[in-house]
Amino acid sequence: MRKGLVEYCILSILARKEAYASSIIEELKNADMIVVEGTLYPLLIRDKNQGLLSYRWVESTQGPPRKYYFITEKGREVLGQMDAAWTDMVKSVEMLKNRE
Amino acid sequence: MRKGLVEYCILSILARKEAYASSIIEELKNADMIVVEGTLYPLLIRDKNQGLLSYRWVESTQGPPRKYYFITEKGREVLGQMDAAWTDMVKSVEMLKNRE
DNA sequence: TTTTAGTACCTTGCGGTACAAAGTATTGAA
DNA sequence: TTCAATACTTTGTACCGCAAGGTACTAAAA
Repeated sequence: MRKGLVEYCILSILARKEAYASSIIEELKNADMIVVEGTLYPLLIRDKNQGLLSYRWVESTQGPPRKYYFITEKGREVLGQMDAAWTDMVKSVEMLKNRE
Repeated sequence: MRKGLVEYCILSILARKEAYASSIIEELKNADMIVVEGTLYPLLIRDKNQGLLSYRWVESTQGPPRKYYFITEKGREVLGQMDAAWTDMVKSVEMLKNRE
């Protein structure tokens, strides 16, 4: 029951502030949404190739440098559509559940 | 953004009253949720094999007989779990969206 | 200086869901 | 008996998310 949901959540997170993979996973975990690296990395790369995200390297005080991803203008547009789709979907399900 | 969602909706519909495939598709369409035959039939069969659904043949006044599916006790249990999972998921997404 | 531990990024293969498209079967009307 | 409408079924495909394993960089310990 999660198809496309992760991408929506990623864009939502990055719409607020830039972040690197591990920190995104951490934030998702805080919302009780478990996502693993093997899911996240390909997704970030795909969204970057589609122009929804971009990134910059940032040195870390401990460990290797980090890829900080941030959302693009195009990414915000797509996120807006996803917001609408999400709202519609929730509405549809509630409609089905509450139909008498 | 729909994985497992259709199954949840089917069980919700059949929890209220028995129905056959075409009528289920119609009801989903009324809730702005498009599902095609190629999705629905295998799903009904799968759920029947898992004991969540059962069916009976009903003669139709126009056209071939229909398989009327209805939910089983086990199906209601699973539906209850899906309700909980759905609520949790909506809560998680709202939490991510509204953080700050 | 070499090894080890920790952090971060990436790739490959798999399973499952939903879709598209084509096929089979039954009924009743032309 | 042929055609249209209805209903059920099957096959192949695409894509998402997961599991598992691999590469690379840094710093501290041996």
